[in-house]
Amino acid sequence: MRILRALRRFRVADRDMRRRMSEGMDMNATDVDALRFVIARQGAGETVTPRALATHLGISTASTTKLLDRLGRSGHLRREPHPRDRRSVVVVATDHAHAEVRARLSRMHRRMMEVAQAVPEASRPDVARFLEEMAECLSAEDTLEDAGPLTAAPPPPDGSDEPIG
Amino acid sequence: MRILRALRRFRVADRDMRRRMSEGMDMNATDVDALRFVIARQGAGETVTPRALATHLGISTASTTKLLDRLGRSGHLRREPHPRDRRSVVVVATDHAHAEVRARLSRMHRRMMEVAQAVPEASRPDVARFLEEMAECLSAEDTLEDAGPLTAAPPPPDGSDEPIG
DNA sequence: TCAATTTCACTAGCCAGGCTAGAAACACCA
DNA sequence: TGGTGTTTCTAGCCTGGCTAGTGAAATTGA
Repeated sequence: MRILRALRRFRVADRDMRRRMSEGMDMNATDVDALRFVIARQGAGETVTPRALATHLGISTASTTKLLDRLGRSGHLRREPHPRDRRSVVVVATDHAHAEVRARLSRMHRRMMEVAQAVPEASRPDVARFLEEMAECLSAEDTLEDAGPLTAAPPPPDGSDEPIG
Repeated sequence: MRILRALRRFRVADRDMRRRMSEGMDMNATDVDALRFVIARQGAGETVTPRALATHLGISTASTTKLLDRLGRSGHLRREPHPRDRRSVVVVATDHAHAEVRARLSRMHRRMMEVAQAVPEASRPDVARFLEEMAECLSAEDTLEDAGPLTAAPPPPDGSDEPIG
């Protein structure tokens, strides 16, 4: 099935892109993700707290503190006092961070827009629905937390279903 | 643009799925990826060496040795002598690993197949092409290794382009 | 044929980047 | 006002990467 093969390729490309980016900016993948998150939210006019960042990244707030220290030291992020909650903090991206991320991603985003717009009008709903339903597949609770007994489960089918990769 | 929003959702869902899976199998994400890789290749009738695994995962062979030790100890992978190269090794997944991964992913894969097949015949080439071109976008050398001067680049545009996230 | 080079997995030891536990400051509610 | 929950941060641990270097086997080329 060509569609599933293409999807797999996309996922690999996505992973590689993250790797290249974290390599090229020499910071780790989490920090890059954090930076992109802050910039995106900021662009949407929202503010970002350390807690929100921790939630998005799926790491603890303690780790987030360290992350903010790192990205502060490197001049990408800055802590500012939270306007309403004096316990909290607002995280903002520096101009330098904006510029750097922009330099690396703006062309890519432009191209992605073009690719999306190149999809024939008639197929667009199908493309969107396909992606939404795929996301649904991945979100579904198939990835059961407890896999049950599983002992002496049926032996591997030895072949056939390649799509596991 | 609905398509790009759907794409973003898919990427998030993918990330979350990996997290849940590594959480649920309590091993780290790399180990899960390794397991899936070995099983997929094995399913395709190929053999996997530590080096191939290292390349796929983007880690060093030294780290891969440790990884194989871990997954050996947990009973998921096994080293076997390489038939042709006596320096090397063939990595195989145990029945237990097959069963466990199967239990967690087979339903998901079945659903993904269904979703793919549910795409109207007429739109399929467009869906596939969209994904392929998106993969191309991510692969392209936009993610420049050296971002150039960048000093005092234009200030953040303050708004508009949300898709960075 | 056999010496030099390359490639393989592995060992030893380092360090970044996660984690948990706990503390201080503050918000919020009865 | 007092109690409770929430916020970030500090201190210290541990996993899972890394580099450097080893011995054995494959490969190359004179």
